This record gives sequence, C-alpha cells and structure tokens, in this order.
Amino acid sequence: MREFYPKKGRVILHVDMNSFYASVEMAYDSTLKGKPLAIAGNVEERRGIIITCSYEARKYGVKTTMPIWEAKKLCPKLILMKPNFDRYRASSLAMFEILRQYSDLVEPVSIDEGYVDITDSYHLGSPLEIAETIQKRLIEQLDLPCSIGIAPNKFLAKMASDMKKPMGITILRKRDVPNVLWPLATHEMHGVGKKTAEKLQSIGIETVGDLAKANEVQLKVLLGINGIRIKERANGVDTRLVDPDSVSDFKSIGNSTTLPKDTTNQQELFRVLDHLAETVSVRMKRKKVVATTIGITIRFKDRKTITRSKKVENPFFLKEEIFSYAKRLFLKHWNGDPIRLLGITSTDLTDHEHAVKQLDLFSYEKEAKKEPLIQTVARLKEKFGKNIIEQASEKEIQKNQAGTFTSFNRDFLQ
DNA sequence: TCTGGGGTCCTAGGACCC
DNA sequence: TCTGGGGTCCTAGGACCC
Repeated sequence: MREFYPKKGRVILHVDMNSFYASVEMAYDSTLKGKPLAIAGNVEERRGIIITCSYEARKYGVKTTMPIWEAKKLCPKLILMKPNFDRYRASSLAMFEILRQYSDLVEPVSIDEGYVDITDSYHLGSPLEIAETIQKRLIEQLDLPCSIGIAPNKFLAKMASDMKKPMGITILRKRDVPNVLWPLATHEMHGVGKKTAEKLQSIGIETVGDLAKANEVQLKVLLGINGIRIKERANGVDTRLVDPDSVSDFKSIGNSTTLPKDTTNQQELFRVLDHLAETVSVRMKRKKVVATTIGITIRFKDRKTITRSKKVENPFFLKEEIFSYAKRLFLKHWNGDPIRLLGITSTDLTDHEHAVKQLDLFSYEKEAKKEPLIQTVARLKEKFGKNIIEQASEKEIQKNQAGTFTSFNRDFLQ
C-alpha cells in the first residue's frame, strides 16, 4: 500500500449504510417498513444467526450474530428473511455510482460502506453540503438511509460515521480527538477488538486517551507493529490513502458451510466438498481469476478450527481440480472427529487475462513435444508477441535448446 | 437450545539459498 | 568440538472487520 501522503490536508467521507440488508428489503417491500425485521442465515435451521436487523428490532435488544432462537425470545413478532444477495449487490452498485459522482476517489470497503476523498471536489460545495447531498440522494433515489463521517483521514471518518445512527452526519476534526475519542474505551476504536483490548488492559491502558500517551516500546512488545499503529490512530493520525483500485485486487475466494448436523460420514463430507468446490469455481470464473494455492477449513464439534493449505504447480479454476485438491488435503488432515463446518478457499489469485496465455501455452505443450525447441519458440513469439517469451532470458533458452520444450516450459511458467 | 460466512492482514517457524 | 546473517517461500494460526 502506498503511504505517501500529500502535504495539504485532505477531506475524507466515510459513508456507512444503516442496517443495509434490512433497509434494502424495506425499499423493495414498503409494507416491511416500521416493523422489526431481521435477515438471518439458515432461517429454518436451529443454527441460524441474525446477520442484520432493522432499528425497530434493535429496540428489543436483537443484535447481529445473535442466534435466531434468542432473537425470537426477545422479540416474538420478529420478521425473519433469508438474505437476497443479488438484491444487495444491485443496491450496492447503485449506491457507489452515486458516490462516484462526487469524486473519482471512491474506495468500497464492503458491500455497504466506502470512503470518498472529496479534497478536490470543492467546486461541488463544502464538505458538509456534499455529505448532505449524498445522504439526501441515497434516501430519495434508493430509499436507503446512511450515516456519514467527515474527517481529515480514513480512521477519523470511520469513527465519525459511527457516532450518529441512523441518518447522521458527523464532522470529526483532528483537534476534536482529545475531547471526543480519548474518553472512549479502547475496544470502541476501529481496529481494536476484544483480545487487543484485554492485552491493553493488562498494562493499564483502558481508554483511547491512555493509548494515545502509551509507551511505544511497551506497545511494540505487546502487540507488534499493530501496537504502534493503534497508538497513531488514537492520536488521530492515519496516512492511508483512499484507493479506488483496492477492490479489484482481491486476494482469496472461499466458500464454507456449517453442516445441518455434526458428522463423521465421509460420503456426506465429500458431497459437501464437491458443492463448495463448485461454488468457488463459479465465483472464480465470474471474477476471471485463476489460483495456485488451495486451502481447506475444518471446524470440529467443539468449534476448534484448523486450516490446511497447499501450493500447487499449475494455476487452476475448474471445479474438478478444486474438488480433487481439497479432497486430498481433507483426507490427509482429517483425524475422524465429528465435523461442524467445512470450507474451501482459493488464494494466490492471478488475473485470467494474464493466465490465459499460460493456459494456451500448456495446451501447446502437448502438441509441441516432438518439435525442436527453436521452432516452438519462433511459433510462440509469433502467436503471443515477444514479451511472453522475454520471461525466459535468451540464456535460458540457449541452455534449454538441447532439452525438450516441456522442460523449458516448466522453467519459465512457474 | 449459543455463536454464519465473507474477507484482510500480521506473525512465526522451518526449509532453503547465498 | 565449531558453526553467521540475510532473504524468500511455504504453511498454520490468530485477530479483526462487516
């Protein structure tokens, strides 16, 4: 990540959609408005949990990640719906389209939130005016409420958007940090979770203010590089740029599922892996990527979770390949204990565009076996242009002249 | 009657190479 | 009878976020 930061002060918005999934459902079906609504995974299973819920449901104490049975107990009239991800994706796209009308520098963080750098958008109005316009348009055009934070950097903008919900706009200046952030408990800071808060507590740091003044050497020992970083944040310092391209280079694609019942039935587990492989493959094709590392996740009955991964020689994306790699890993590492959850993840992703050439080269491999190498190189140069061949130095080509195309191929494709 | 599924980033040890 | 110091890659796990 680039960390260079322009000298002049910046103006960053953090736009955070309020109870996004529930709001989208209400926009689709206005009869749901004003009612306690929750979106939950596995609605019919006992293991389902609340993914998001409307503010009406929150009044009863219903919260994200709460098991359905518990939510129902708190709010017997709770309306439960399964997620409609296609709907949420469509709303999300429309929302980011609107944000992009106020700056080119829009960085989606997740399906329902993003940063907008409006430093150079002064011709569109003051920061507050821009935020108000965005909020108004999202409500009028998409029927979706949001909260917006306005600040000189990402961290402060994120903290600010969290302060008034729903439909709030909050300005957080650097000079407000001592008054506004320092009284907060450390775990209320974005980036400080339960474990980190506990560790901080162990050295007497309770509030953001304590953290802001903490000893750096001690923090480094306790938390590594993250200790330094959260101290900077506590002082209102964050040099990360708003990066519009960060969404496009994702690092992994995975799919996992909690089984209806814990099981040791190998046939059943294979069927699950097969299904997961299918999903991962479809999503890889959709995103036009290939991978070179396959990973599996196994969660046992007692919730103990292990991950195992393996780098493989050739880039893959087909369901059959994914299934067979995953199955191999599974058989190698499963101790026979009852399993609660299975997952498959592809990592080390490469653009398909880039990889298409490689795949084509692999198909060449078969027909090229009997051909003198020098001829193959000439033919590939013609077909793919010089640059693909340049990956293998002239020297490398010379060295391999006596060998087969296959060995040459292996050398420069890996 | 507990606790999903999608991710990212960081750490740390061992293998291997120079 | 003594054995350095980097650097990179691979793998596993953990913390965190939405």
